[in-house]
Amino acid sequence: MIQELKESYGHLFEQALLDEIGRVGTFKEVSEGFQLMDIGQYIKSMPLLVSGAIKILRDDDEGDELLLYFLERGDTCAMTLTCCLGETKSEIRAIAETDAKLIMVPIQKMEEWTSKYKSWRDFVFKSYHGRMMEMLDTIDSIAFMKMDERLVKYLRDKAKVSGSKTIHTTHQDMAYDLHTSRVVVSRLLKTLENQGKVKLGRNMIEILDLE
Amino acid sequence: MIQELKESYGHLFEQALLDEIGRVGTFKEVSEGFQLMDIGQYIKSMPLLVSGAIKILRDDDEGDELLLYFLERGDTCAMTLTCCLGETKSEIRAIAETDAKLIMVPIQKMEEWTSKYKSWRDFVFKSYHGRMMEMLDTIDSIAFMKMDERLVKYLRDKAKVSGSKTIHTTHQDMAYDLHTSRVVVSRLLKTLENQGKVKLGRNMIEILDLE
DNA sequence: AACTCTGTGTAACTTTGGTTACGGATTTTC
DNA sequence: GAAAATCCGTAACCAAAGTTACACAGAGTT
Repeated sequence: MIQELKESYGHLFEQALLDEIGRVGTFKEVSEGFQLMDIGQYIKSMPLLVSGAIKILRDDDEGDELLLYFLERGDTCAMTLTCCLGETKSEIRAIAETDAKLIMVPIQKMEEWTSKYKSWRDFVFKSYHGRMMEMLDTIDSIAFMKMDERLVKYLRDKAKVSGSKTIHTTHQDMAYDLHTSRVVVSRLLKTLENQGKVKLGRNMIEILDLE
Repeated sequence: MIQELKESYGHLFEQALLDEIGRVGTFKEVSEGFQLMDIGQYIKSMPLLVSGAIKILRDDDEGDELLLYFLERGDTCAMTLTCCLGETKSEIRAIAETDAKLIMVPIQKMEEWTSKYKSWRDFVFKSYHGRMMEMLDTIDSIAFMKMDERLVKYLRDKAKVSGSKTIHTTHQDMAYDLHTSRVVVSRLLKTLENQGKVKLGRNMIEILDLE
């Protein structure tokens, strides 16, 4: 664990903090599709993402759902951060997008480290800022972009976090993430294929050229 | 200024911090419609809202715009907070929704106070959390709600921050905030009037019953 | 091979909301 | 008080995307 910690967070945290994380943190390995957090669930520990990607979703009470953003290596869940003050429940759902490795830190340490380590404070603020920007980006997408553009952005993001030009998923699952219907996704994908931008297969989309 | 500061923030901050704010902060009074912050502008000081309301808008490059949320007494701009690390430009636009009083604090103090005062840290974290929740709320609105519901929510929010059942604005301005067209707003408002939920006038909407 | 299940392609239709256009009402300006 | 500007109501039309329905293909099961 120390090894992984250093690789992902060594440049961010001072040695004393790295040591503390090593002492109190627990290592966790999850496979693709694992649900790390559900809406309404209480948060007892804070994840530091070491490898892989996590997708963060928003659901409403009628089963509607929407992808907010992906977390990648070096990221943490900003929602968790607020839970040191006030025993808040989670407002989001988190699913492992790929196999992932995390270090879980008990939230009791949060308050302590925030006053003790400047590097931790900076990290927390930077996380907030980053997530804030992701949220703005999401708002831009759903408010200003049409579905075809959103789909292209989605494909690009998904390719980026998986590190592959070939995406393995179904049209239905994409429809859930984009909060639209399967038919619409199939329709728009077919258009992209006719434009030579992607190649479609069963459970598979190969990105050829999304400029 | 000390008086106003105590009223709005006295229960949050310890005396020493209140004193410091009193020393380095400057008092600012703006009238309705005043633009406090534009996109791309650099941020030199941090506002603590003492009275009135501020509306926070997102614009894209094509002149599209969307209301994100309102700030009220005791709130601060979470976007500003991140600017102590990295000289970031503003990603949002802020307009005084009503006449408002603010205390402006130079951002250099941010870092200092964050390590010095626990109450300040808590305030900053709580602000982040609050704004995060507002953003989620905005996302819920534009992703899951239809325009008629969004309009009703908008009217309610606007009535709340102004503290009046009568809203003074034009259909066009509402259309900007909701990122739709004037015709659509007029159409939906007329429906609400026919349902006996509002009463319409020139530059005026009186809320009768939005349940 | 026959059957089932899941994923995809496509057509037809509906709904929501965006656009254009124009007329009337009220307010502001000169 | 005439002219100009602003605001609102409404109709007609259009485009995007959501819905329903069904056919077919491939993968897995028996």
